[in-house]
Amino acid sequence: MQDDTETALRLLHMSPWLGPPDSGLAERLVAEGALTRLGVGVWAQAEGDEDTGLTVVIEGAVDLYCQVAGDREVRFGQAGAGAALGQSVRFGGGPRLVTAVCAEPSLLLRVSDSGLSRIARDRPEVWRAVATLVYLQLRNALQMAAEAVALPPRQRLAARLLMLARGRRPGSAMALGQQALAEMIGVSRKTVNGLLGAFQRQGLVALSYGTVTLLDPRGMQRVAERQG
Amino acid sequence: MQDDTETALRLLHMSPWLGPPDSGLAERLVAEGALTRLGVGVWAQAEGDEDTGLTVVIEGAVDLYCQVAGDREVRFGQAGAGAALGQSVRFGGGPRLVTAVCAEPSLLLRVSDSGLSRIARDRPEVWRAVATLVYLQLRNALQMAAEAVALPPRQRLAARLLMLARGRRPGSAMALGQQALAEMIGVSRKTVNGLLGAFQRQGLVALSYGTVTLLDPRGMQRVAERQG
DNA sequence: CAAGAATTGTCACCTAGGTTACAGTTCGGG
DNA sequence: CCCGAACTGTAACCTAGGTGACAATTCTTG
Repeated sequence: MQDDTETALRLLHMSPWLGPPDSGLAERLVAEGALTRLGVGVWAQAEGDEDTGLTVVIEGAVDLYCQVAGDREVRFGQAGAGAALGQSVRFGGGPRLVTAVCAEPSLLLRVSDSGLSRIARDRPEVWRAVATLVYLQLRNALQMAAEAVALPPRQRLAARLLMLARGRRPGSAMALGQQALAEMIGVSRKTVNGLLGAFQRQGLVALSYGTVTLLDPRGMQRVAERQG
Repeated sequence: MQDDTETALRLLHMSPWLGPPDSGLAERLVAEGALTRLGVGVWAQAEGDEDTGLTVVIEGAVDLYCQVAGDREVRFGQAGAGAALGQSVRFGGGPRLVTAVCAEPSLLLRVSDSGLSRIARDRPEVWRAVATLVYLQLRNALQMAAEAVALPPRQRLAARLLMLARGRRPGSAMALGQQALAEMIGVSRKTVNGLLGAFQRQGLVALSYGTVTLLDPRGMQRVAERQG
């Protein structure tokens, strides 16, 4: 537990959205927030109402789902350690923006909206940090949207693997089945299967049961950019 | 000019991200910002560095472009009146997140980062407003990404037309060519042509040279949701 | 008002990828 | 240790949609 706290602080201190490490905001977030360890398949947010707030992935990874076209729910991404879900900023109801489900055993830090408000009482710049954080997420989301409409499957898969691998230790395995990847980039599993096989033969990735490991980011980058 | 100021204030007062109209934040934004009228095809952001900040579309609409896969630039959306581009939150370089080009003659309000900081000196909650704004954009971006990967062309087009029409006066024409729509949803113009023709025959939209008008939002919603 | 640019409607051809299905493999829990 | 669930590899078939091209129309700008 003490260990978890230190892990969380270490990670927050490296987070670009939180400003300089000596600002003390990281400590306040950990103080006001709750650290939780969750197993694979567990909802990262409870269902309650006051559950809006900030959730930071300290260790592990969570699958991200999003509502679309009425009632379908599609898996559109995965957030690894260091990522944060801006469940923040209370709104007039409306369904949850994203649903997060642990894809690996994970350590999460949750700070409720009221916790943020408490921090803001003497550290109003916490909202600036949140704005920055959400802005980073926005960048990612836009990237995904643009790639989805502009890139053909091969480049789309390459670009997505790169995005998923960012923020992870290089060479670490990602818990990603082919079905999951297929849903995320909007192609069939068959196609993903073929493309991953090709990537593997080129030495770009290593595959094993339910996981992908990015071996050669530079090469993958070339694949993502080549119009051929 | 005086008129423009009032238009801007009226619009800001209706903006959900800015909090209650009597907070005075709208007035501060207009005071610190600059109102500009721009013609079709004009870059909405100048190239300078201090140009990061907030840009609010008061009247008209801007096309949104996003960098992808190295150097390609894809048009991925259009922002109408009331939308705001969170060019805010200064970062360590990196290319501009989105490029905005006027699709119609537009009136824009620009507030620089330093302007925001000045406001924040006595109204720190302005950052909370910005966080909320960026969060709204995030919701849209996620929506787009999810639709792009999960919906087949017909529903994708329907969903996108709905999104584009939100925040506009019902029944007003949108400056959107078929080529533009095709790029935004990631299909060929031929396909868009066919689908729009079908929508028109169903009375869902009206078409004319370079514009689309959404006539029946409810019906379009049904199209977007029907899995058939 | 006339030349030119942008937009639309529509061909014919064709292939990348969807669909469905099934067998082999790996994993986790009882 | 074994069974069922989840994952992977692959095949046959097929069609939605991409490509490229062209004429007709509508704006626009000099």
